[in-house]
Amino acid sequence: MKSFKIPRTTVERLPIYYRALLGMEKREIEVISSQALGERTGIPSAQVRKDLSYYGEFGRRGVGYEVSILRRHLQKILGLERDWPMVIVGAGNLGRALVNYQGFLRHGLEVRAVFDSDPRVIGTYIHNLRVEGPEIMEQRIQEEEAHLGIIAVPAEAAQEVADRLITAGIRGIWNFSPEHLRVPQEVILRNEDLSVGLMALIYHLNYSIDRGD
Amino acid sequence: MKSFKIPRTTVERLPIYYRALLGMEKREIEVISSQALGERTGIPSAQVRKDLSYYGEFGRRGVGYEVSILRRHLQKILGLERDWPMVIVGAGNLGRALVNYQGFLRHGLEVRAVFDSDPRVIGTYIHNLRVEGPEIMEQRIQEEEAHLGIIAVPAEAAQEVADRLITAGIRGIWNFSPEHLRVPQEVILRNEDLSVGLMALIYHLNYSIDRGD
DNA sequence: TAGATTGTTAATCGATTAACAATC
DNA sequence: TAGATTGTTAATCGATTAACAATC
Repeated sequence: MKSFKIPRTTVERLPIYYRALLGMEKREIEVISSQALGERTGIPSAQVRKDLSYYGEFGRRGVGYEVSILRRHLQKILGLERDWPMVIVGAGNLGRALVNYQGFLRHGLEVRAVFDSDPRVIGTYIHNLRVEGPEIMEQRIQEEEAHLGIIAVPAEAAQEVADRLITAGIRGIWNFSPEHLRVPQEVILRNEDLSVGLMALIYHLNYSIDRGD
Repeated sequence: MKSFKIPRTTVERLPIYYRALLGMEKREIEVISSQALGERTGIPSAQVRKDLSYYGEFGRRGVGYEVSILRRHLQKILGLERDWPMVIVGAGNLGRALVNYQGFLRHGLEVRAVFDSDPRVIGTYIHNLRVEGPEIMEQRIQEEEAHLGIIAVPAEAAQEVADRLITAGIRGIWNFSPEHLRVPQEVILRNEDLSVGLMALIYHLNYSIDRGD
């Protein structure tokens, strides 16, 4: 099961299937075809089958996939059976929004600590979490056994924050700053600079409007 | 200039170059090679040259690219010379964060209206913007001549919001909900469900830790 | 002229899609 | 058995990378 090379595009689609299946489970749909799952997610059915086939044979020919079984397989494949304690650095607008982000709790993910360097922000509460000062970051990361760090600080501070997170034991970084971070190869880095997404959208919008359609 | 087919991956990288160039301009770097721009962005130099070549010849052989000239070209290519008035639907944590998102203003982008259906939220202020009720969405979109709508509502409400935005004249949708939206083909849709990103990160983190590296 | 770096071609690599035998 | 749908192969399509002639 899964030791040969899996396309990174496939990995990006697994969460989409997983979410769709959670929704179907809630609505008590028991069996679903690759075609129907594809329609619900906007992914062609051949792609759905191929993606799943990298991890095993989860369906029954002539029938389809049993929703709850497939959902549990994906939960395991995605690593969502473990807890993933997280810390957030930066309690600005975005950092605060992420602390309370419903998408986390729904998947059993929890923010355990939030740090900020601004003395006016330290000591305030977000939800029921106290914003802490940067000097205790290392200690708190170890206490919480956090492996995952979210960077929501300005570009200028991002590399230094990344370095400190990694030294403190963080293994995966979700980087919302626009800075290109240098990290050791064993650290998993994901960039989520929102303005990149917006600019790409505007690019398409601009040409669409120019074309007059 | 640009009528044949440009890879979508290229379009995703243009904002990254643009941001990097803005930073260099600020630091008064005048000329940059594809190699140096690549190092600053984590993109191979051959890729940088190829991406730019789809839009014209912006460099000088043996010399490199003049930072301010290339930056202006990218600004135009990305459509950032126009104003793009935006509206946000959903004044929850994420919606509020996006209203104040520094990444917008820095690129001349402005949120002109925010809507929410919760009567306890309507009338409150985010920054200096009053949260308005959904019944005046259509009118306000037309007043502001907004072409771009941001959806930051729960999954259940997302499709209905999208339909109303489109009817009111919105041409591009930035969808932060996990819902797969059905939109007419002339509408530009970009999905930015953050939990997808997080789950993909956890997938890699999980296997990285299993491998013990 | 010598050294540097672009713009572009061609080769390589990777992902998607179509099609169908297997099988429920 | 007839109809449906998977899992997988092979063909197609698209993106990246290497290499180098053009040229500053």
